[in-house]
Amino acid sequence: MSKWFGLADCNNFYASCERIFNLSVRDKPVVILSNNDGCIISRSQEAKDLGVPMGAALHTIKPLINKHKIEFFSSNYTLYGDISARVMNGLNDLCPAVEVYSIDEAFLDLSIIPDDELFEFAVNVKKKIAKWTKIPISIGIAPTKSLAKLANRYAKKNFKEVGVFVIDSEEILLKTLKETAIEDVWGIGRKHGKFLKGEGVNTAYDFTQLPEHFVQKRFSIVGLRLYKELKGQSCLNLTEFIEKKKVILHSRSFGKYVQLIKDLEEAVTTFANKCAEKLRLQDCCACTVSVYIRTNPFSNKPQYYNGITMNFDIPTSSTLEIQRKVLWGLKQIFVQGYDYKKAGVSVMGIVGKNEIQGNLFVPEPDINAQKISTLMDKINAKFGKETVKFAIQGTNNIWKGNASKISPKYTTLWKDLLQVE
DNA sequence: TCTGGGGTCCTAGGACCC
DNA sequence: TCTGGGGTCCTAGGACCC
Repeated sequence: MSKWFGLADCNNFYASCERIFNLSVRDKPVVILSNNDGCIISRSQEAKDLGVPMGAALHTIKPLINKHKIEFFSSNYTLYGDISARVMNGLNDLCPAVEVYSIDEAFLDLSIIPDDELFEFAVNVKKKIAKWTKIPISIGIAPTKSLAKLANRYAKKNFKEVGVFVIDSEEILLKTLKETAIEDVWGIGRKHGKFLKGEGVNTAYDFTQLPEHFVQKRFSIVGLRLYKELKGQSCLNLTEFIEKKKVILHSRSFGKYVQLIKDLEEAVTTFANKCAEKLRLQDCCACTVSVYIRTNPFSNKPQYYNGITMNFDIPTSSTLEIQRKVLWGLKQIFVQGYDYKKAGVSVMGIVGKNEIQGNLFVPEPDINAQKISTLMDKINAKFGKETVKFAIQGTNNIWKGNASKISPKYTTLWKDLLQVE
């Protein structure tokens, strides 16, 4: 039996999500904006065709937006997360094994599908997902994960209508490798791409012709794995179970410049709260917590960046304990006189709740603090985010950004349900 | 005026041990 | 000028991903 990997990828995912319920933008160019409505993070095909670049700051392409009447939305992750779960559920129903790789992508193990039925199988999956969720997907199939990625890209580029491409012969493999630019290969980023082009390596095929020892020396084991995968030797397996996060972080750019420590305290305690919630959600505790603050690197004003990492005596997931550390840390790194633009909190050294070893030399963890956290989780799960929060998180939150054009949470909030008249 | 957020993995180098 | 060797653990930084 031959090994077959599929890669299912939602086309222009965020833009496609906005189109499910908002019929008025179905045939219009659409872009989605990042936090603070700062830059472009997703584009519909029409917007791509009009030349809207990925990652561009909104203000730099305002003329293009106005000229072509491009619709833009603030990002609505509640909606995208829910639609993503529906797509993944669909794939799970249809495919033998699924690895959810990102919010809009999943690897599939299709080894049990007979070789000559792969194409038809994928076409059917694509049709069903479109019918069930209204999200268009593309599927690439090949003997390795890296090649499935390549096949997916090739399908989107050359077989847009069908949206499926299978690399199932040496001939097709060589043709696809030769037609794929080196910078479009999964795992080759900006730096590596630039270097390789300087070496005369312009396509995926050129890369596979390099001497193995050179690849290993220059790109380490990661590059070597990619090299082998592109030659058809599978090195990356499908991982079906969801692994626990090793780092959890929460950070935001501010909507306005912030100068006072009081406002930074509101922000970082809110971020600490989010990290603690995520920890509890995966039944884990953290050994260390970091907090950082920074000015705006794009401005000409005086710059400041600093962060601090702190250890807990006993790993914790208590919001109160994490907040205390973060507030203490903030006091150490805060310097008055700067315009702060961003702050973040991260927790690391994450261990399962049941793997924690006590420490003879420190007092037992504060049971009440843990109870408070658990209770807050319950209330917030039932009545919505931040129904209860800590006083230090504040209420005016001048640091919070704008999301001036956010769409309704059609699928997760009763009051936002689509009304049909 | 306005420039995202959340992750992973690998390597090099320092601290420390015997 | 010479100033061990081998090992582990930790952290910072760089590269990549969506």
